[in-house]
Amino acid sequence: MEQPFSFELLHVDKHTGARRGRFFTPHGVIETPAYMPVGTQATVKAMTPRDLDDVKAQIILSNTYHLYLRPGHELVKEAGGLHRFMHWDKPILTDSGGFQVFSLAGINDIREDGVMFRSHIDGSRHFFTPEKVMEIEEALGADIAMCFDECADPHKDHAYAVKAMDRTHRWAERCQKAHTRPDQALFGIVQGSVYKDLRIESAKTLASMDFIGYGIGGLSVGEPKPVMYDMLETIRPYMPENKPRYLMGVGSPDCLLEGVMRGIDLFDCVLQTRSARNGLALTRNGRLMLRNKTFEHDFSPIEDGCDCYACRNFTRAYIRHLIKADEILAAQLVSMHNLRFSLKLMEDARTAIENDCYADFAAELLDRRLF
RNA sequence: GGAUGGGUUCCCGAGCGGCCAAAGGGAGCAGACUGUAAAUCUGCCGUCACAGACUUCGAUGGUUCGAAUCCAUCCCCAUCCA
Repeated sequence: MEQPFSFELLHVDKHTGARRGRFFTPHGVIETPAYMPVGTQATVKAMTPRDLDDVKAQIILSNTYHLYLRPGHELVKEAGGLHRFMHWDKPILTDSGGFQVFSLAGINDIREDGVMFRSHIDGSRHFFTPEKVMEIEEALGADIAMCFDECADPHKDHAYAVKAMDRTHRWAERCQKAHTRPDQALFGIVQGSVYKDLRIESAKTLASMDFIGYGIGGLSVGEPKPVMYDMLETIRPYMPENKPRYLMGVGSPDCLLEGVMRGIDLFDCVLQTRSARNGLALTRNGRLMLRNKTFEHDFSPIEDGCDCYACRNFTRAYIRHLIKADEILAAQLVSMHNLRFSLKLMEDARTAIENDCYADFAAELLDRRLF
């Protein structure tokens, strides 16, 4: 029987590290580099699956931590898995909850065996181990499952970063051992905080474990952007060529471009949808605070030339009105636009890579200070 | 005509002699947002030559060192009675 997962590296840009690839999953092909909209609670906020199709999303991300707490992974399993539950038949990736351990730190106790944490919903106590997380992710049934990792605070010292990284590696082994579904790819996660030696060690260690793909975690969590780019450069030579590389939690338009340049194949980011709900639109001429008075009489679309539903049919003045009137449609329309904007950016990046002109493509856009 | 309760900065609404340019909310204006505890959060919000000054609490006049706060008259509003 044919392998359910495979990654084809189609082309590498002649002048940068940008890679053009194709990742095959049981629910379809993902053309890379790709941006994944985030649907934490089994829904990309304000977007129906039909809308997601419309903006040409190839894959979405969902979250183990949230779905375990509510409605419970058993219920999702009973519904026939996450795809059926949320009516999305294209690929899904589930994050492991490792990031939540980090972002909810202070109320958590991290031990060798796993993490004790309290629910943000009702304060109840729960314990996540790599084995437990694998059980949950298999119940959810996404195409790609992430290992349970520890996303260390970049402000912590080298000694702590070592501890967190080593623990992440041991957890990765346990995840690998506990993971059984052949129709689900398990990705390891490179950690190592902001320390080059650790990033290299982590990349090497995980590469030797032969995962189907690799997440790069613990970045864009407070450290300056140049540091993040530096980390990406640092690990690039140590990452397996023929496996997808996923930069977790990134990014903003500029980070997407910079990441692709450094060989990243997959991204996810909440910025597009969260900002949309707060009235911030992304365009190739920079960010637009649609709530602002300047748009009161602006009857042009959010972005000229954009093929999204919002831009094809509505004006900035109208959307500003919806935002000010606190209407739900504002969140829907701007989310559609921001997602389409990011997805289109990746589409164009793929074409640029194929034509070996990614450097110019990215430079021209970065000059405009997109974000 | 009589009784009672009211008129506060764009709106609602606290304040009832100094600590009041005046609580709080709304509206308005601006900013933040990167593996989503976010349709959230933050700042500004009388004017100006702005560590100070000036104008403001229905109107006018008065009491007082000092009034949005007390008194008088007047003008409005609400409810009730005739």
